[in-house]
Amino acid sequence: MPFTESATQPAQLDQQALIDALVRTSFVTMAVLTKIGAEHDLSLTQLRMLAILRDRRAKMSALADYLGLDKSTISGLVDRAEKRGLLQREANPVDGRSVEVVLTREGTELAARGATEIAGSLSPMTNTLNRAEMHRLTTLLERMLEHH
Amino acid sequence: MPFTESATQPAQLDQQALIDALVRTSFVTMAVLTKIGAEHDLSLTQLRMLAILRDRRAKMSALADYLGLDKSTISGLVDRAEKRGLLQREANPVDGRSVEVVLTREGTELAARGATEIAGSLSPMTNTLNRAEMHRLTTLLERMLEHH
DNA sequence: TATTGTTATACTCTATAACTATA
DNA sequence: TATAGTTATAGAGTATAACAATA
Repeated sequence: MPFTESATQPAQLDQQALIDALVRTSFVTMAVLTKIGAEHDLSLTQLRMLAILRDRRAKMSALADYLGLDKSTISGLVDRAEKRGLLQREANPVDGRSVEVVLTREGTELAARGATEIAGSLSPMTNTLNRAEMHRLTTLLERMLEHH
Repeated sequence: MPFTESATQPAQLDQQALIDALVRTSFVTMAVLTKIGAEHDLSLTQLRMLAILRDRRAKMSALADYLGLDKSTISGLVDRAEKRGLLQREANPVDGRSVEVVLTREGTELAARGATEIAGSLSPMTNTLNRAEMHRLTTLLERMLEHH
């Protein structure tokens, strides 16, 4: 499924091949994340939200920014996760309009388990490379991410 | 947002770093695809479906396999895309149960435009690498994809 | 007035279960 | 009986618009 295929200039062939590899890799990776999420009744978005909240409490508006979603969407996501006991809304004593979201113990545990399982599911792929190759690949990806 | 972070054995640090880079790269890539899809009122799934059908006609069941979705989901996706004039259902003369899906001219054009735009949107990222680096990165990604 | 969230609404995506038609 | 699709249904994810409360 060559998602992309259009540029056929001499110098652009390498770039085109890279983009195809990038897109295919991304679909494989997202499929792994989606599957692990599903095993815990979490959508990809819920999984991302837990990952964000693992490091820090966040305001509703900050979650909307991080996830690139409308604030009304966040209300629904947080509603459902809160109903499951994965997180809690907390009032901000300084600003009465603001609502902060914090993981519960259960949410923290689930996020940790998810992270472990993701690493486990991707490792068969990453382990096809030796350490030097892993290093090179990581460096190249990070270089690209910086310039994004 | 370190999606993954759990293994801290000496040899696993490189792998962990790679997995993080892989996941972050995937989210960036999927965000680009989602955005370009949205600009054409296409969900990521619809965009993938068009990409698949760009190369070949496909049975409903084949689409379900490619996309990893239930056949009932495919019925809905095809319904909506057909209503928009992007594709058509066609009867299979050999097997009366089977339904084949083919892009219309409009669907083909949209798929081509999408591919071009995806390449254009990802190129600022990929262009931060020189040709040799692109080559190396592509090779490493493809190596991993083979073993998936 | 501007900002932060919630709610009402509508549509897409998704799966499960029950169904129809064909093999 | 088994297979290929469709339909009915239900729930999650999403955005827009209107709203309430606070600043």
